[in-house]
Amino acid sequence: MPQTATRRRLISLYRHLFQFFGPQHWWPARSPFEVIVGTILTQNTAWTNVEKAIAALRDARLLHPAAIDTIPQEQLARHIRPAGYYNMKAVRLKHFTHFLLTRYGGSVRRMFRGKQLELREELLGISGIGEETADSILLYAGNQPIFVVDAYTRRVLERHELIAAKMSYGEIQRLFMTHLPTDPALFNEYHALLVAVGKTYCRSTPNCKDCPLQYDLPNGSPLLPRP
DNA sequence: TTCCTGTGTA
DNA sequence: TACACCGGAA
Repeated sequence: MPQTATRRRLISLYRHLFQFFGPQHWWPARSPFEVIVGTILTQNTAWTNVEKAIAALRDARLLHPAAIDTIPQEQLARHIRPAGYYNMKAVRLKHFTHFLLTRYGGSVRRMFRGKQLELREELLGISGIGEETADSILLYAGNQPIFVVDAYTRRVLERHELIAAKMSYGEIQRLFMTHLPTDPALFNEYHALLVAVGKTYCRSTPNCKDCPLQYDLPNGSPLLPRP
């Protein structure tokens, strides 16, 4: 692990976020399978809406692979309606569930038994699971040490000039993973904290006033209300 | 780049 | 009324 200025800044950001927000307790769910359902439902969707959809699935006793595999797509879509993109997401849930049943006999535990990189490739092969969702599944359902990059991560790091706008998902992920210790609990908390600061402060229109990361801004001054 | 879509908030 | 929301496919 290189002892660079980048590393010190990444750790400094983490410390300030944790001091300010405290532990985020991600991922809120009752089972690893429910985590995976959540990762698909929350694609480009506010978590409050996902909670409603998951509650609906629980009430309908659909929070296990066999049930989602069996129920007609249109009915599944109706249950997850509050999460938005419900037709697409019903198909995606069925794609993952079918994969889990045929490849691992419906067992999430068995799915996580193999090598991380091989499972990641398998997940990316499922239509509806991209890099962020695959890594969220590995980290938050499987407790595997892989860093999740999302829109908030990009925005915060870009505004703090730790990454360039054009950097790919993998490049940003490597930035974290080469400079931080390989620790799933750290990766878990760090990503959750980036989401927390992104929601309240590092919004589309920046709200640097009272942001816990103000000290680290380029030129040491708040960003103008224009991104 | 555009489409997919309901919901909460400014 | 507008806008963003713990993205991915084509």
